[in-house]
Parts: sequence; C-alpha cells; structure tokens
Amino acid sequence: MSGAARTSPRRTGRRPGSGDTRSRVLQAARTSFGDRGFDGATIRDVAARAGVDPALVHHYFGSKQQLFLAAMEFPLDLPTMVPRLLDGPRDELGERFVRLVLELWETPAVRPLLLGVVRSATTDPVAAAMLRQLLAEGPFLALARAIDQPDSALRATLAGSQLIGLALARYVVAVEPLASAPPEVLVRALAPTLQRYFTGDLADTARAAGPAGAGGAGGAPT
Amino acid sequence: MSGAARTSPRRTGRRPGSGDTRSRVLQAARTSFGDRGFDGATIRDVAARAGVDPALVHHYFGSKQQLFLAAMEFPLDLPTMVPRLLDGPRDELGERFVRLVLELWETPAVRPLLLGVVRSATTDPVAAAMLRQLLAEGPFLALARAIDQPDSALRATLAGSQLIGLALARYVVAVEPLASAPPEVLVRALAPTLQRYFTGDLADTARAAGPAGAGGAGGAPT
DNA sequence: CACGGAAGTCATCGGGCGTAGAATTCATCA
DNA sequence: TGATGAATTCTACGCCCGATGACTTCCGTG
Repeated sequence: MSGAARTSPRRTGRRPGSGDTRSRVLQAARTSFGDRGFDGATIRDVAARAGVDPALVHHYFGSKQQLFLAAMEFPLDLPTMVPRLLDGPRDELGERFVRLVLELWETPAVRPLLLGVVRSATTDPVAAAMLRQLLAEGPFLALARAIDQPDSALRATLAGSQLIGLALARYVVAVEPLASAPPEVLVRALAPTLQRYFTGDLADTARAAGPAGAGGAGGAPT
Repeated sequence: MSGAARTSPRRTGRRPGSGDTRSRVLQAARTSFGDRGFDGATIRDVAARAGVDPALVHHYFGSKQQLFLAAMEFPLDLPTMVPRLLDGPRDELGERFVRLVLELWETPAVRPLLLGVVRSATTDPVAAAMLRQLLAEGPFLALARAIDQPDSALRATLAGSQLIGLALARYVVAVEPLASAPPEVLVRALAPTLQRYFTGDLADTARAAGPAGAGGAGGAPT
C-alpha cells in the first residue's frame, strides 16, 4: 500500500520517439490554424492532434507566433511560376492564372495553409501582413509588371481582390452554388475578369469603349 | 470613524441613467466587433468603451452571441434597394451596383457593421451563416433573378465573390494601392466585371466569343 | 407616499489560455 | 562504461474570459 514502486504510474520523460515528431506537430499546426485561424487555434489543440504534450510544441517553436510562421511558410516557387504563366498566348493569361490558383486551392497539402492565412488575416496583424504581401508584392505584382501596361500595382491588387474573394466565398464561407461548382466552370467564368484586370482598359465601363486613358486610374502609378 | 454613513464610498447601485445607455452599448459593440471580430472582441471591452459595467451588457443582451446579433442587424432596405438598382439602362447595372456597395462601405455608420460580419465570418459559424445568406440570398440573388438569364444563383455568388474580395482587400487587410484608390476609379474598374457576371455570357473566355451556352454552368441551375 | 420593477454595480466562479521550468528518459559517443 | 545533451512529460503560474447572482439605487405608477 505504501511502496507502489514497481507499478508506479510515473510515465514521465522521453518516450522512444518516432523521429518525425516535429513534422507531425507542424502538420497538426497547419490543420488547426486552417480550421480555426490564429486566434482560435490553441497550442493545446495542436499538441493533441499531434499526440504530443503541449510543452513539446513550445520546446520546438518557442511561441505561438513562431509556430504560426513556421507552419504557414509555404513552398511557392515564384521564380519558376511567373515565367510559366507568361509562357503562352497573352490573351489566355487570365485563364492560366485562374487555373493555377484553383489548382493550388484544390491541392490537399496546400489548402490548409491558404485557409490558415485567410482565416487569420482578418484579425491577426501578422497574418494580415502576410496576405497583404502576397497580394501586393507576390505573383500578382510580378505578373502585372511583366505586362506593358500602366497602373500595374493597381491591376495586381484588383486581380488579387477577385481571387481572394473567390477563395473566401468558395472555401471559407462555402457559399453555394459557388462552393460546389466544378473548377472548369469557374475558370471560364473568372478568366475574362482576370484578363481584363491585367491587360484591359481599366477606365472602360464596358458599354462605351471610349478613347483609352481618359481619366486614367488613380493610386500609385508604379 | 465607525458610522461613515454620510460619506460612505459605497457607490453601488443605479446611477441617474442618461437613458441612451443601451444604444451606447450597442454602438460600442459595433466598433468592438468591427475592430476585432467576434472571437477577438470581449464583453469587458465593449463595456469599457461604453463606460459601463460588464454585467450590464449581460443584463441587456443575455449573452455574447445575442449581443452580436443585435449589433450586426443592419438596416438594409432590400425591397426598395433592388428596384432602384434595376431602374435605368440595363447595361449600366454593374456600375450602379458597384457604386452602391462602395457607398455603403464608405458610410461611417455602416462600415463597422460590415467589418464586424466579415472579420467574424472567417472563424465564427453564426457570422459565416450571415455572410453566406447575404451573398447567396440577399440583394445579389434578387438582382440576378430579376434578369432573364440562366444560372442566376451562380451569377449572384460570382458577383458576391468579387465584391467581398474587394471589401477584404480594401477595408480589412488594406492592400495598397487598392485601399487608397478613389471610389470612382474602382467603379470604373469593377463595373464591367459585375456587368458581365449579371448579364454576360459566363462560358465566354473573352478571346473566343464562341456559341453561347456550350457547356453551360454547373451548380444549381437556378 | 408606498412599492415594484428596471437600471446599474460588485464580487466571484469555473475554465481555458500561453508560457515557463524542473524532472525524467532515451540515444550517442568518447 | 559513463557522461552529455536532446526529446518528452508533468506541474503550475498568472492572466483574461463569459457568465451568474446578490445587492443597491432610481423611477414611474397607484
């Protein structure tokens, strides 16, 4: 009754770790941040999903913020992405771009990442900065710059607004029938919009294709 | 020393209320939810902004959820809004719609409300349902239905995706130069997009205006 | 003037959070 | 073999949250 030395339930200390613990934690963090956003996710939940003690998460990543940064750092290879988008008929550029973005969102390994950034960006300043940079300095701007048109910065953010809106409506809020529409339908529906934002006349109100450039477009002329 | 009846610092109980306390709490809730979203906002913060005890907020609204519902219930008069949008040249409909939405966002009394819904919708299910309903059953659908075109539900959500994306990029994340662009520039830039989503050919990929309807559009056919 | 209900405050409970540090076990290498 | 450091767990601190209930003060009504 007093000793209980042999069957002591003291199960502390290191267990024969499987070795991939750190990446399991990272993966758990991605899905947790993706499901709940930065504020909603908790270190305890991440640890539970990874089958690990919460303190271990801290041991590896230091703080919740650093865990978020480590988990959301996605492998977008821009230097090879942009040339591939520019390769092909210029008037199919919008179509190629929409298709690429949709493919990214439909990729199971990538979606939680994007979800995490979008879900967090509405309340967390760090995540907001990440999204801001993605839309204003990422592939959107690179693409807009590669095209010989004025107002490339404005064009990039216009394209970004349409695609982030699509993502929000389709993947975050799940508005029907947008959420269930086949990707190819969306490509056909969105391609002309993107095409126009990148290469079209922004002052054209569609009904009267008047002389281009009249009034121009405000914002930073880049 | 013992009595202290007259100058007793016991300042509890009701104060000669100014009468508009309840609406002050509501207003504080709007700005708090608008700034931080549902999860980020706290009843204590709302009470502090209203200069009131936190328990009073409960006394009035019961729970945080009910407070949110009461604060976000905005006065959008759809029955008079939709006819006004339909009144005028049909090929300027996109332009009128963009202008109306921008005016709403630029109205100081309305912006915190919209901000609150958008900021909360990415993580809170109730807010997500509100946004879903706004995009799929609100003015967007009413407008799309009023136009004699197939796939009105899909058209409505496409228009919604562009405008919610604009809101997210311009007002929530503040992507430049989109955030500082004059409204009129955005009207000109976005009007053709909305016009096409409502009245155009969704299967048209812009470069080849082939026979309409080929392939149609998926999702619910209404 | 009595009184009941509304307005308002206070104190507190129970719970979840991020973070920290000590303790323990395992693997490796001199 | 002995020691050293990394991997892992336990325990706990301090904080803030939403919610509750008792209490006090004011006001309108009869």
